[in-house]
Amino acid sequence: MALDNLDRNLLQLLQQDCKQTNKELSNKLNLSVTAVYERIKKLEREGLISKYVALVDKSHIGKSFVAFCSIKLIQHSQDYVVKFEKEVAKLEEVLECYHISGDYDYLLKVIVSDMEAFREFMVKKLTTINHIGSTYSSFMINEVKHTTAISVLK
Amino acid sequence: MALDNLDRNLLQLLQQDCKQTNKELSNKLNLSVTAVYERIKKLEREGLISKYVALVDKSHIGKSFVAFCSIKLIQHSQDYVVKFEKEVAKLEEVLECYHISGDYDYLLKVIVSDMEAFREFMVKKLTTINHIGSTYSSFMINEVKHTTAISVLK
DNA sequence: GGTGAAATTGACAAGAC
DNA sequence: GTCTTGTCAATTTCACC
Repeated sequence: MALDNLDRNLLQLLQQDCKQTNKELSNKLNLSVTAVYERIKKLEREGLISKYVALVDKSHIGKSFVAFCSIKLIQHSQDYVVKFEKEVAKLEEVLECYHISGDYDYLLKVIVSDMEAFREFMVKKLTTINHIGSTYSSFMINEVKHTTAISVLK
Repeated sequence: MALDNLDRNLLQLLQQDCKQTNKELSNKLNLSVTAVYERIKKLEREGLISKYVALVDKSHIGKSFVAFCSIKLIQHSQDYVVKFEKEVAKLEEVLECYHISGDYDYLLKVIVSDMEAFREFMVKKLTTINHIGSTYSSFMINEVKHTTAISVLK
C-alpha cells in the first residue's frame, strides 16, 4: 500500500494521540473532516494501524521494577522452541519477548513491583519452564526514552 | 491513589482497546455510562492513563528490522551521561533506551528498515555520539510477544 | 460513590464536484 | 480523492438519589 505525505503525517499524529477529533486532525493537516475520516478508515482496513490503546504509567501502579532477561535454551529443536515461546507468552509479567541473534536466544522485558517480586517471578515462573539453559538479568536504573511511535516519515 | 476492582478492570479494557465507547464499557463493567465516564476522567487526571495512542504495524511500513544495542560509556561522569542520554533520545530510530545494571550501561531498541539501514544508523548516528566505549548488537529474529498492556489486577 | 435525562459535539453516510 | 449537508450516536453536563 502506497502512503502519501498526508497519510504519513496522519499516522504520526495518531501515534502521539489517537483521541484527537477528526476536526482537530483536519486543521493540522489542512484537510476536510471527511477526508481525514476516510484516510483513517483506510489505514485501519489495510492493517497499518493495528490497534488503539491507553498507555498506563508504570510508576502509578507500583510496577516500576523493570528487568531484561537474556535466556539460552538447552536445545533448539522445534519442540523446545515452540513450547518455550508459548509458555513465556502466557506470563503477564513478560511484556516483550524476542528471539534474537547472538550470545543468548531470547530477550525478555519483565515488569514487576520490586526485586522481591522479580525473585518470585524467576523462581516460580520463568525457571519452571523447561529447556532453559542459562539466564542473565539486568535491571533498569532509569528509563531514558520509551515511545511506541515509529517514524513513518520519508 | 487507591484503585478499586472496577478501576482495574477499566484500565485493562482501555489498554486493550481505547476506542471502545463508554456504552460498551458500561455493559462489560455493569455500570452506567456516566460512571464509566467519570472513572476514566479520574484515571486521566491522576496520570494513571498517560496517553492514548495508535499502534502502527512495523511490517506494513517496512520497518521490520529490530536491533538491540548494548552500550558501554567510556566514562560515567554526570556530563557524559547527560549528554549521551540527550543525544540518544533525539534519534528517531531509537524507540527505547534504558540505563541498566550489569555488563553494559545502556540498552537500546532500534527500529530500521533493514541491515543496510542499521549499518547507516550505527556509523552515521549512534557512534558519532561521543563517550561511547563499546557496543554489542543483537538482532531480532522473531517477535514472540509484544504488548503495551501492564497487568493492573490484584 | 452512583443514576438517568438533556444538551452538545463528533462520527459517519449520501450525494455533488 | 475531497467537500458539504444531514442524521445519528457519541460524549459531556447537570440535577438528583
